[in-house]
Amino acid sequence: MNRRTFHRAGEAERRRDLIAATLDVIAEQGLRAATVRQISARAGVTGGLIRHYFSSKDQMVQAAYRELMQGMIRSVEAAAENGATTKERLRNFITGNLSKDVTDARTISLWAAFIGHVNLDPVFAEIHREYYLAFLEKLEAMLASYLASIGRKTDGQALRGKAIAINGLIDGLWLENSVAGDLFTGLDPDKLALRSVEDLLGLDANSLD
Amino acid sequence: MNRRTFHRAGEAERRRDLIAATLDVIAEQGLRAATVRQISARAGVTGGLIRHYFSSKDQMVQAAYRELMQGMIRSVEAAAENGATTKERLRNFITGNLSKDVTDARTISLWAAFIGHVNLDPVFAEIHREYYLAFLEKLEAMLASYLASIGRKTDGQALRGKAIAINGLIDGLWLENSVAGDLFTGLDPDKLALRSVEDLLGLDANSLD
DNA sequence: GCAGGAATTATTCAAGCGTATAATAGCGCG
DNA sequence: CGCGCTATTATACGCTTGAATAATTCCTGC
Repeated sequence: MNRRTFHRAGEAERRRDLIAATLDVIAEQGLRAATVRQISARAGVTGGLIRHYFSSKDQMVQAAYRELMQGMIRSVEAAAENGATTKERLRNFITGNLSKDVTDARTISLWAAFIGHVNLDPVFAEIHREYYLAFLEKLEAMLASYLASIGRKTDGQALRGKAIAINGLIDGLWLENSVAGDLFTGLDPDKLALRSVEDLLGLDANSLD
Repeated sequence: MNRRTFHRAGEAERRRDLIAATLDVIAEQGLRAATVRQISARAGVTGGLIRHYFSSKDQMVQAAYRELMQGMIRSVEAAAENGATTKERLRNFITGNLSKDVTDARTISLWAAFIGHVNLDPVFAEIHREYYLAFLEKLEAMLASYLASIGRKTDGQALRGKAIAINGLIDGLWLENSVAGDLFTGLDPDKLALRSVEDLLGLDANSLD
């Protein structure tokens, strides 16, 4: 009847592990399954430890949501910064939203699991709002840069409208592609997104390629 | 210590009531709260009755999802049929997706609550797929009719691409509008959607008005 | 107006939940 | 090397969960 042997980890490392385990469980089995016991088992520790690092299980799940959103936005920003011209950066931002890092099954599954809580829990609402706004502003800024670079003037309100529409388009494509992706047979989501954005901005076809 | 008096309802009516109660609870408090006890309390019956009409609680929740999707598609179809010309019908289909019946807080809340289960449960996946496909085909048909009526030819693959993009746009706008709607200040979602669809189809501005 | 069957209620059960508390073991520091 | 701090484990508690079962009440058909 010996106790389990264990390893004393640094605070930061342990918190990271617990959050990672939380996201793993949620991605694979949904929020329902994100119980103290499942998560601690996945992290290789016992349940009590969670309360040592978080004041409640719910607080840990909120931290996990923040982590997810941060990862998504960082991934897209990285894609956008990886471009020499304003056009390249805009294109990378758009396709970055639709390709691997952000669109992998795990991320989608997590996003879908959490979105149902946004209406219910004010903390989730706040987190969602914060990152949605960040996406929107990032996109708006990139649009403004690109349009300026090709000599097009757009007033603020119209620009925001374009940003919202494009953001909606990206979100919708991303979501439907992942939840019922086999319906896209023969269509490349990246290309579809680029052609659509060109349409929405009134650009010539293929001008973003 | 008398028993509660009760009313013997017809099977169809009782099932409808139970499903309605299920949707009420889920809309207000999420899937977590959709317990046998909460739902039966809301329906004004005792918990055991649920098992008399459904083989399990989960099966009842699936029936509720089907009911929700059916209601959404019917509401949009009704809006679309309420138009004299192909243009009016297309416009109604688009704005119908964004206005009251479909976009009210309850529907959004329900949609968001369920979407997280689509990846997890094959039955939910099947239901989602079925109705998504129905939306898409309806939209594609309306686009084809309208474009034909103004003398535009579009090959099948391109048409499907347009339908997917527009459907994505509508989904995205609809979702973001509802979850973070106050960001749309000064912008009319209906107008934004119509102008965006015109762009995506390469139509003149305001030609759908 | 009553008999019988089905709809509904009431009660119980085992399992799983989040949390609180106490015991213990790893590890840095003297 | 050993002391002390605290990260970690272990266990227990009260509640809620979905489901099963038994008891009852309503309603239909005669």
